[in-house]
Amino acid sequence: MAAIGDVARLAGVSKATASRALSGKGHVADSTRRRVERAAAEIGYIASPDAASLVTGRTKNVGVVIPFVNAWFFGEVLEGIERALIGAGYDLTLYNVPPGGDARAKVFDFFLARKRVDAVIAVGVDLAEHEVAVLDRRDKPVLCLGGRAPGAARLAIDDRAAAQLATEHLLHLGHTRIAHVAGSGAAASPHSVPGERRHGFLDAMAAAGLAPGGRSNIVESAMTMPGGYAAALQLLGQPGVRPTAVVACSDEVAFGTLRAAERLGIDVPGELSVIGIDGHEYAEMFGLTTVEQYPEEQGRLAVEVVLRLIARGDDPDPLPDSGAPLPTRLVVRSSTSRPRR
Amino acid sequence: MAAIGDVARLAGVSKATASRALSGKGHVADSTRRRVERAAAEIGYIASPDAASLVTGRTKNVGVVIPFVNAWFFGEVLEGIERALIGAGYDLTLYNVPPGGDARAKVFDFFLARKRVDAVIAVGVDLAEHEVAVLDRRDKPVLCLGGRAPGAARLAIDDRAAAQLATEHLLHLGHTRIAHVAGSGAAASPHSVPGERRHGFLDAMAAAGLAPGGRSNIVESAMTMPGGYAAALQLLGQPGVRPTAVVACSDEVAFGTLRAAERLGIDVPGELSVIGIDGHEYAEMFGLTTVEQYPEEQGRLAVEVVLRLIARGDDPDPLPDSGAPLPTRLVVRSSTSRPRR
DNA sequence: CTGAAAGCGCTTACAG
DNA sequence: CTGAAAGCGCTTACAG
Repeated sequence: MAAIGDVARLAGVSKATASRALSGKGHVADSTRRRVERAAAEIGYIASPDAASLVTGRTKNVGVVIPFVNAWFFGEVLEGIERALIGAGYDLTLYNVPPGGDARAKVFDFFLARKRVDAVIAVGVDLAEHEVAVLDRRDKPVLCLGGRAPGAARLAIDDRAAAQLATEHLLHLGHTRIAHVAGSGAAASPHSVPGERRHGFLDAMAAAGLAPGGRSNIVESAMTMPGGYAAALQLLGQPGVRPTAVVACSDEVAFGTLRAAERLGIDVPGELSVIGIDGHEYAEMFGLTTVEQYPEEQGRLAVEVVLRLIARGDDPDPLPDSGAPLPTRLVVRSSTSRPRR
Repeated sequence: MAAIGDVARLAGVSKATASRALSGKGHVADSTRRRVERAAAEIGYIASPDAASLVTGRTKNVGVVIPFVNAWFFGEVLEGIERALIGAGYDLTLYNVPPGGDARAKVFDFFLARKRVDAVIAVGVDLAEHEVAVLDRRDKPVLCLGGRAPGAARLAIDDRAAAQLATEHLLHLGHTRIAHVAGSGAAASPHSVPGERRHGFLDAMAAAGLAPGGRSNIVESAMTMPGGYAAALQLLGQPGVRPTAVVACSDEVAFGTLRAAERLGIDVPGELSVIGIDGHEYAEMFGLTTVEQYPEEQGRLAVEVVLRLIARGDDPDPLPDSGAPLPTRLVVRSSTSRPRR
C-alpha cells in the first residue's frame, strides 16, 4: 500500500519533510505542507501506526481491563472510555477478565507485558502487586476506576458514603426495620464495592442507634436482577416480622427485589420501600429511588487522566488519587415512602 | 526493554536463530531452542508485536465494529468474540459506532484505514459499499455478524423465521388477536433486524388467514425495556378490543410489555400471552417464552471464521455465507398459554 | 525550512 | 541447523 515514500515522491520532497508536514511536528513551509497534504490525500495515504510506534515508543493505544462487558455499569464505563479515546485519536484494546477466570494471567503475563498499549485502565478490578509490576517495568501508567492497585492512580465514587446516604434516606422517612441485600462477597471482602456498600449501610444503622444487624437483615446475592430476585424472595417470604424497607446493593438488585415483592403481593412503597445504588438507565421506568453515579462520564474522565499520565512521562506529578470521590446524587422516585403506621 | 538482541547474546546465538527458536518457525536444534527459551525467560523477553507486524504484515489484532456495548445481545457477542480472540493470541480493538453518530466516518476513514487490524468483525451494522472498499483495498477481510455488507462474509440467524416461529406458537395455542411490538424502523427498513422480524410476524399471520394487520396491531418502539413498556402501555391501554397475545421484537421489549401489563392489571398469561425473541439471560426469571439465539456462541464462531479468512490470504475460497442460518430455538415458559375463552 | 542517514525491533530470504 | 544482511515504514537528530 501507499507508504510515506510515495507521498514524498509525488510531492517532490524527502520522506523526512513529508513526515514533518503530515505530523505537524517540526517546521515546514506552508506551501510545502499543502503540497504534501494534497499528495497524501490523492493516494489515500495514512501513516502506519505500527511503524510510527516503533520509533516513537508510543502506540496511541490504551488497554482496558474489565471484568464484565455485559453489566450495565461496566458497559456504560466502556462506552464512555471508547468515545473519549476515539476522540483523542487513540485505539482501545479490550481485555475482558472475568473474576475467577483463567484469562487473567494470560492477559497480564502476555498481552499486557508486550508493548502494545501506552497505558492501562482497569475498571472495577483490584490488581495484585505483581500485575502492576509488569506494567511499571514497561513504564505503562495504570489507572484504576473503582478498584485498587498498589501505587496506581485511582478514580472512584465513595461507595460507603453512597450506601450510607441511601440508608439515611430510609431512616429519615421513618423506617427502622431496614434490610440490606448485599452483593456477594460483601462480608468477606470489606474493601470490595459490595463490602464498602455493606459498611455504609451498617454505619448509617449504627448512627441511628439501630441494631447493627444480626445476620438476619443482611443477605448476599449476585449483583444482578435475578440475583436480587432470588435473595429478596427469601428475605421477604419468611414468615414473621418483615422489613419495611430494603437497601439494595445495586439498581439491578433493586429491580429484582421489586419483582420479588410483586410476586409476593407486597405493595411498593405501601408495604415496602426499596432503594438502589447506581442510576441504572431503567431506574426511571421502575420508579426506583436510587443514589446515582455516572459511569459513562467516569469513563470519559478516566481517559482524560490516563492521557495526562501518558503525556507527563517520568515527571513526578502528583497522582490524581488525591482528588475527591466522583460525584453521586440521591434521586427520589416512587419506590420509597414513609412506612405505613 | 529487553529486545531480541539481548536474548540472542545471552543464548550465544544470532538474532535470526533466536527469532526462529521463539516463534517456532524454521528449523532450530532442540538444544538451541531450549537455550534461547531459557534466556528469554530469564530476562522476561516478549517480542514487540509492532516490530513483528511491520515485517510480517500481520498485526494479530482484529477490529470489532459494534453499535452498542451496553445492550444484552451486543454485550454477549462482544464477550464471545473477546474470549475467542484472546484464546487465539489475538488482540481486540473496539470501535463502538452508535447509529447516527459522527464516530462512524472517523472510524472507517481513519482508524480502520490504517493497518492496525488484520480483519474486521462488524456486529449488527450494515456497511456501505465505500466502507467495505476501504478495507478491501487493504486486503482486510470483513465478516458481518447480523448485518450485511456488499461482498462480505456473513453470519446470522434467520430473523424472519424466528419471528414467524414465535407467532406460530401463539397461533397454535389458539390466539387470533395477536399484536406485534416491532423495533423502530421495522416498516421503513425491511432488511433490518426489526424489519425482518416484522415480516416474519406478517408471514405467519397471513398464512393463518388472519388480516395481515391494519396498522393497529403493529406498533414500533425502541428495542429496550423502557421502549417496550411505553409501546405496550399504548397498545394495551386503548379502550376497545384488546389483543390476547403480543409478539415482542426482542426479549427486552417483552420485559417492558410484561411490566406494562402488570401496571394495567392485565394478567399474564390469563388475559395476555407474551413471547419474545433472543433468549436474554433474564428471560427465565420473567418466565418469558422466547425464541432463543446464542450470541456468545455467535461471537466465538465469528472469530473462527474471521481467523480462517485471514489465514487463507487471497485464495478464492467459498465464503462462509453459504452456510445455514445460525441456530435458534423456541423455549416455552409461563408467559404464554391458550387464550381464555 | 529541508534532506540524507540512522535506527526503532523484529523476520525472512539467501548462503553456507 | 545457523548467521549476516536486508528491509518492513516510519521519525528524529544532525547538518546545512
